[in-house]
Amino acid sequence: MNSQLRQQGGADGTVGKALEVLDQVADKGRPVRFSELLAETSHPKATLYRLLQTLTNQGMLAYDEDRQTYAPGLRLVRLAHSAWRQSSLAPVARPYLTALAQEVGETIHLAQLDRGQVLYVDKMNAAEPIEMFSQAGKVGPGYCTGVGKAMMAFLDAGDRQDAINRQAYFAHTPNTLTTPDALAAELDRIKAEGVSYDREEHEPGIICIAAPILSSTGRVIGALSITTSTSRQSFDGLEQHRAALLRTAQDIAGAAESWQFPT
Amino acid sequence: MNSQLRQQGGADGTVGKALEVLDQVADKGRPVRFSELLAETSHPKATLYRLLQTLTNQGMLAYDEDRQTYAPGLRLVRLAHSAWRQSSLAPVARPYLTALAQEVGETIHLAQLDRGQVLYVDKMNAAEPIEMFSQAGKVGPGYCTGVGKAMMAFLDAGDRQDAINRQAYFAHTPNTLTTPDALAAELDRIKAEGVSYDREEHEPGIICIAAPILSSTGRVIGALSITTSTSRQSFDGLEQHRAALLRTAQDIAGAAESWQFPT
DNA sequence: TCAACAGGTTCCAAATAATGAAACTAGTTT
DNA sequence: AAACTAGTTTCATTATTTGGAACCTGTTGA
Repeated sequence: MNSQLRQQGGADGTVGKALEVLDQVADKGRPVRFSELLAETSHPKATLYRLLQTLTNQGMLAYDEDRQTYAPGLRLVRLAHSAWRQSSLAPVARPYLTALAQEVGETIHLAQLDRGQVLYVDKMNAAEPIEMFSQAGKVGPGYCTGVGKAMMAFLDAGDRQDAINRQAYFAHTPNTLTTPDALAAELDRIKAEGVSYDREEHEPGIICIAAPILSSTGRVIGALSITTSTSRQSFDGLEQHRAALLRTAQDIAGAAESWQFPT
Repeated sequence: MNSQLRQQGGADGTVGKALEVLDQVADKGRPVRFSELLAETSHPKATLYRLLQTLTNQGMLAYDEDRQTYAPGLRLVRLAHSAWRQSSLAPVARPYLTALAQEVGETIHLAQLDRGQVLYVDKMNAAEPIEMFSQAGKVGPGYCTGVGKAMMAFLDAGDRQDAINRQAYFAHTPNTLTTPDALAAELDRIKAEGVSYDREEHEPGIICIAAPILSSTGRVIGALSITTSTSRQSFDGLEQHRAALLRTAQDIAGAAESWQFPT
């Protein structure tokens, strides 16, 4: 998981390095020891040590004294709350998602693009109650999800290429697109058609139809998908929801654009 | 560095300053312009400018070109997801909260203490479906909420005093405790009794009973509350749930302690 | 009992990055 | 067209970060 090309442009200064370490801890997905981080980083011992100290005493990391491990800290949760509320997409889209979920009776995902990856910012299920952070904040691959492809398709040339380059192209299923060229061709098709599909490209048995949410200037704000499983619905069944999906995407775009924070 | 005493130990280095700016943006609760931030900060123009640039291009802030405003960025949402999942409390407590909510038919809050403030990490409502980030990640005052007082009461002397000093003591209602001394006395009572109450100290009409979640060594992990309104329930009604509340708090403590990440 | 070791912490001179006053640009108002 | 506002860039100065090495501290093994 390391050694390959740096995700985002080289760390800017000390802050960049600190955040890189923060990501490293977060990506582990479980509490980590100092030595474990040291083994994976290019920083010398003392440097890593001090970065961890700084982050810890800033509350960005939490140090468990008993187990001697680092984990992402509570301050992040507080900050994310603020980020979510202020985002001009998720809170605004809420009521539309609820309505769409009830109308089509399937699971709805709302996502945004973050460095070529899909970040789910909300989820609505007609039946079960939703799960909190356990769903929102989750990241997924861009190249093999409906929402990912929908968003990439409508990026402008430079950003699109950038996003294409960032993908991992792991063959999750036999249907996964595994080359930049195949993906680029698919994106062209999607842009022409206006919606994208996940044809069991990420998980066997899971299919979806997705549409981008575009600002009035054509900028990609996010994407919306209706997900189901092959056992519940056929592809044609999903196709039936196309109009509702596109309408909702437009409604959300409109609402997000005209929305202003109370002064 | 500037007039008033630094919130948390002086900003450590550049990273501290950057995170301070990040907090500043987040605390605004709405997108902010450069000049607005400049007016409130002690940093010179150029410095603030570069901090914002760094944070933005790290994805910690999002810059809206059209409106020329900064808001907390998506990377935070991703990181917080990780923080929430890894926290040894919230994900573990989930099933217990659900059970308790159904048993008592009232709203349950799960909180942790973050620098003397209450950070809600989960919420369960027997009736309505829960809200996502709009609830989890929210912060509240420590001195006038049931969960806040429950947690502070069981801190060790040093941390307790520290927490007492951090409170704002704003009189939200006639019942709010507005002096450190009054709070300290209340905390002693709570520690002796094992549960705390919010007697409309934060919001008129809202009452709750809360209990701390303590590790086997007595360290405060978090707190749990059953909240209701005076129109729905009397105080005696809440008192009836005391046993269930304490049992659940203990169950969660046990589960959190014995829980280990899969190796 | 002692030596070797591993994980973690501290030191300090050298290298590097942050600083901030001032100059500059672009857009608005008088 | 001059004055003003908001944002951006420059560059010599200054302060912070760096990282090799020494130093703890608890553990292992002989």
